[in-house]
Amino acid sequence: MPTIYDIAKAAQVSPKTVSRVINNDAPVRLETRQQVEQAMNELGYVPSKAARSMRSNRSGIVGLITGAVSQSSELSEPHGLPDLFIVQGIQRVLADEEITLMIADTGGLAKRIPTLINTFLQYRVEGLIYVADRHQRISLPPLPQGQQMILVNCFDDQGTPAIVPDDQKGQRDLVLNLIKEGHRRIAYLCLHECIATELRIAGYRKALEAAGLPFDFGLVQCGDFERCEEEPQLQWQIIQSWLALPDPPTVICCGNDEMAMRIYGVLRTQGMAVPEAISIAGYDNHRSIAETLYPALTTMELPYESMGIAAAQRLIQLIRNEPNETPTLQRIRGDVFWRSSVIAWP
Amino acid sequence: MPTIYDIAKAAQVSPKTVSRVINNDAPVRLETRQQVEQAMNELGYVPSKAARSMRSNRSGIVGLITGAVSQSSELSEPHGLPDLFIVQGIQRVLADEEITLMIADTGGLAKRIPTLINTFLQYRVEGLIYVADRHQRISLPPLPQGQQMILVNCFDDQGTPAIVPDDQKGQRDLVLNLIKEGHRRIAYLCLHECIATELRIAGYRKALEAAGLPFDFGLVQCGDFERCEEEPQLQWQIIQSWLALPDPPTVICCGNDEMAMRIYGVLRTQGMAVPEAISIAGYDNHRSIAETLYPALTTMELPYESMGIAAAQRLIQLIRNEPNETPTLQRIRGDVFWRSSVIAWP
DNA sequence: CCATCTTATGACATCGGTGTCATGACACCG
DNA sequence: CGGTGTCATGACACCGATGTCATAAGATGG
Repeated sequence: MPTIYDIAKAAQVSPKTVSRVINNDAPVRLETRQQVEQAMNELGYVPSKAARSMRSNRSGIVGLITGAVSQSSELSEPHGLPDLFIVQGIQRVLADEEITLMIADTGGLAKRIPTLINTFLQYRVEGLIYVADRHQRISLPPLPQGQQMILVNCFDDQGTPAIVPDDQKGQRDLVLNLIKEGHRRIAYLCLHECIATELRIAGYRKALEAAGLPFDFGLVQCGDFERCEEEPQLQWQIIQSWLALPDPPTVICCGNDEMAMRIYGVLRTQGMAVPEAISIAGYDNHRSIAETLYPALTTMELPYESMGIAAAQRLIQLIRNEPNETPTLQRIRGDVFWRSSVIAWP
Repeated sequence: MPTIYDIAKAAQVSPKTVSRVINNDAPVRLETRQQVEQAMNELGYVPSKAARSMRSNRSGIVGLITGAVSQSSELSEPHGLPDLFIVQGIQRVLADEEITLMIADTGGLAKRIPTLINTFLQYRVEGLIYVADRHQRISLPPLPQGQQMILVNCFDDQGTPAIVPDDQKGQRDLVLNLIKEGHRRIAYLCLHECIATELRIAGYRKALEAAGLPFDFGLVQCGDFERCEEEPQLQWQIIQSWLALPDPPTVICCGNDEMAMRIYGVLRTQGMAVPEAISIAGYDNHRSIAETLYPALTTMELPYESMGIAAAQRLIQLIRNEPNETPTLQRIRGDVFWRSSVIAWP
């Protein structure tokens, strides 16, 4: 691989002049420039990032740590939306800024994180991004002074800038939409206990409050039985108990789209049609589910791509030392995706 | 960030001795070593890959180009298995060899490939991997002399080493299994025309041949109507025509798991039970479909992870200049996953 | 006891670029 | 016409590691 010295010799100029042509950071005579460019083309010159970043102290690399790649294959926990969309959003923004993204995968093992961070530090990354597979509180090992970092889909209590989905407002918006369509009795079949569940239930309550509807404890149940054999029966029991109420729900909100898919199956087995017999709403806008189901699923978007974009933009601000007034914890809102699994209630 | 010079000063030795401690490539007196190690810990020393790779001419980086990250979000073509599993297999092998993987995403735009390759060349990657989103023939721009590269899920006609799924033997194995279970009339609802389809149909024929069963043109139909509104009806028409035959099929092989999922829906709508009324088999072992469907889907694995592993291993061989007798085009076989969507035929 | 070998360490050049400073050739201006 | 400023270019040091070679101290041996 040729170096600027080879180019300099071929173009009969000094290496520094070649550098000037490459970086266009000082005036070069047109003729000289052309000679240099010709030499570069003929020799197939490609600058060395290693040499460049050593002198300039700027690697042009951002490191990302995630369990996304491996998580998606793990049988144990295929819940929810693949956090890959976050990575995609990040990648898009960084590519525009000519920053190279290095992705490291924990393979689901948290203990690998320090090693991965160390590798990134060896490359002198200008920023680090940690992407969690679900909304959670985390704690990462301390970083060297001045090392920038952003958390995505998670947060810590060290005040590290974090980007999370706005689960509460999201669920509230979805339920408000259901209410607008005339629904008054709204059941909520939630996921197991976790931050998202807590926030979403809070959002569900806020929506009822805002609409002046009573909150009925009985209409909120955990429908997540960890994919055990009896899950369909257990879920059907819950639904049956709701239907037996004097004032049964007209729509079931599910903790996420995947659960909605399972509920579709349960209802179908029991001969109940969606949405004619009962409306169903999901959460996540997990497209391969929401759009593929028949009827297509009404759901609230988990704005993973927007979160990725926001994270990358914020990290760039930090790297460039630009002032910003964003709060440490930045909540990103998604949109309601209205499809045919919910019908208006007269 | 401290350098070896800082460490050297703190430990009162020469920079070279610090280097020796780090690389453990020459004898160092125990006491000296401890002084150096203590200094490194105190100052939080992290070696610089840039400096190191410049001197040693070995970057320790492998570059991977894929459309995986973006493809998976594209509405247009969510067919098939996410090629992410390939990346995962690669990542695993490389991590064990202490090689850092850099992933670049085309975002679905082939014209970005030269730029991405150029970026990788700037980092002086020791090898390149191109991962296609489906089994296909491709053509990439020429690389500098001596630059190693591996193609995965695709191949070219420049003789670049390539790893592809063995679609033919795969479909053959699956059909042979069906035959072993007593099925004699096996329908095949294939995908649109592509390399995989061609090979799989060939495998289907080979299996029939091997079992001495006749090949019936009428039992092979294209069931892929690009997810248009009328797809279910069109698919049902095909199935109906098969069922109307004097000797109807007892099992339908689908071009992939996704199509199998749609056929489940079609059959259910028509009141036909799987597998009692008819057995269904898929292809890909797209777990989130095959294991989630009820009944769980019998399918042939598309061995993406194995392909990734094979690709990484082969690339390492090339980088290390180890001799290998693997043919240019390396076909990887998968396993049959036998689940409850197929029952034995008396 | 001196030659030879091994062990432990340092001096110095080098990898491929870029930052700093110097310098020669002109152009401009009063 | 001499002083000043701009343009175009080159010489040289330096970023942070490692390879090569030199060297001093101690071990071995005939």
